[in-house]
Amino acid sequence: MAPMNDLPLLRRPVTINLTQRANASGCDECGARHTGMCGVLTEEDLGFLSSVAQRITVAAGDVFMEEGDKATYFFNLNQGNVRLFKSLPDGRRQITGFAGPGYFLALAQSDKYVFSAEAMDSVKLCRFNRISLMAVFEEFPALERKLLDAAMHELVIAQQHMLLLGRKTAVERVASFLLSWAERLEVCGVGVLPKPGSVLHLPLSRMDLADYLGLTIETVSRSLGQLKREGMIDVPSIHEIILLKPKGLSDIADAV
Amino acid sequence: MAPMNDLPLLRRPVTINLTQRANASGCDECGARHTGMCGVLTEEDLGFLSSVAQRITVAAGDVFMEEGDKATYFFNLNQGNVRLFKSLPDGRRQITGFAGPGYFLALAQSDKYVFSAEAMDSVKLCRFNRISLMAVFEEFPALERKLLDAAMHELVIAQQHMLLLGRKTAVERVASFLLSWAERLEVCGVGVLPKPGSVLHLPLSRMDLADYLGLTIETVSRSLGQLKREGMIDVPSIHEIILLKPKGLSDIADAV
DNA sequence: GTGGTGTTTTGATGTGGATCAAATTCTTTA
DNA sequence: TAAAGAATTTGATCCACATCAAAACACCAC
Repeated sequence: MAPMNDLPLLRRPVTINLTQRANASGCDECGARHTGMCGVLTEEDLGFLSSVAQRITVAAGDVFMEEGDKATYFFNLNQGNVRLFKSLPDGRRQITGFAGPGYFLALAQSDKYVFSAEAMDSVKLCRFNRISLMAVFEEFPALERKLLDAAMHELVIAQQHMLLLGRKTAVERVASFLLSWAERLEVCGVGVLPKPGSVLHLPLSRMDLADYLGLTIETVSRSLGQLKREGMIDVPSIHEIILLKPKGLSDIADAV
Repeated sequence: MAPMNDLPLLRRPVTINLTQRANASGCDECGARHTGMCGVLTEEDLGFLSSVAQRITVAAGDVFMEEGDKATYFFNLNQGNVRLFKSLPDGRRQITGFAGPGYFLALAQSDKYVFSAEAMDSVKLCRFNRISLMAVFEEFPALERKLLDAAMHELVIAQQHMLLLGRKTAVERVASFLLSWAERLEVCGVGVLPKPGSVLHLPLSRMDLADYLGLTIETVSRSLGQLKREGMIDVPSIHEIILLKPKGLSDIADAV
């Protein structure tokens, strides 16, 4: 390892007191202990992170982070699901993604939040003061590395979604979504087709779906209807979809 | 600073020989010496990076990085401009962004490129073997930090673009684009309106514009025409646009 | 169960932007 | 400087998806 003074001094001075080790109380029973940020920390190191965290519960429907507001806090999701979105003044909304346990929120380096976050169900999260958290990052490069990985993964997803929004038809969008949702639920591996007959649990409303896919609820409904008529899927209940022909869906999604 | 053995061992072993210091020959006259990755390195440290770089020139129109190909190389742009895009088998194309000097290419952690890159003019770049570069990153955390900043900034742009592609009308898209291009050219600060009368140099074809905005060339042309008729812009030549009413454009772009 | 409310589906119609086509303007080459 | 070719604009028509409207269904509370 090269001596430290060989390194350019981008890293800012550490401001937290390293002797104040809190134990990671509350982390043991946390659903996100072994995912995301926390997953890369040892039991001991987690104490630091835990010591600057406030554990918060947010009710379904609450917008706990609003685009344009001062970015005082960062968040790490422990339980529940969240929609991330941007809006136009006249109410048009684009959901840019969904986030679940282990997801770290507010990767933006601006001093304002650049998107909003709304709880889809009852959400438990750790809230961090931005400044304190920055200091923790200085101390644990593993966190920063993890953040980089996460950001790069987000970018890949975002690029896929730009292709979808800019160039795909309604049915192609819905087919693409179903397959990506299967991946998210780990019904299948990344880039691997789910088995025929796989059941998908969809806790989203048609409105969410529409705002994510850049469509209206009517078009989403009709597209699902078309895929059903074509024998690609079955829709036993509103929040459940069975993928009858994943290969067919994939061909539609990728316009093969 | 906490002792090193307090740190979790995410960082992989360093494989480059640190005594092999090449001087950063060729970097002095490089247009990107003080931007992007290179900007965060000292003259001395740059030698490392330089020693694992191959300097390449790519002709206009060359696709030097293709979606789906094995991600053998990473690239850092020194001169010229590049379009980044994803395509569907039937030829539909979505440009996900444009990149200029200082831009680091291939932030993806997959073993395959997830998008393509095509030179818009004569492009000079540094090509890095992926493995070697990873090793350099281990050694210089400043690079990783810079990469994180870049990735987060990209994400913000990507989210804005998703809103544009999913929810904005044709004229709103074009207006949004003109303002974002003004920022890119540093005609104005980030989030600041350009002065009325600011001249924009647009080295893009209408096709590029269309594929970036999720429209057809005809609609781009008509939208520019509409903005012209409304007195928002003037178009003295195909590749030049004068922003007559930046505030008006901004109101259109953000649907105010 | 029943009634009420909100969500989803289905149907009828409208429209923004796509497509097709031709005219115009830029660019290149000789 | 003219002619050929490419890119852009403009015009006419079409269609995928939006919008408007009503019916069907799901989810409550009581």
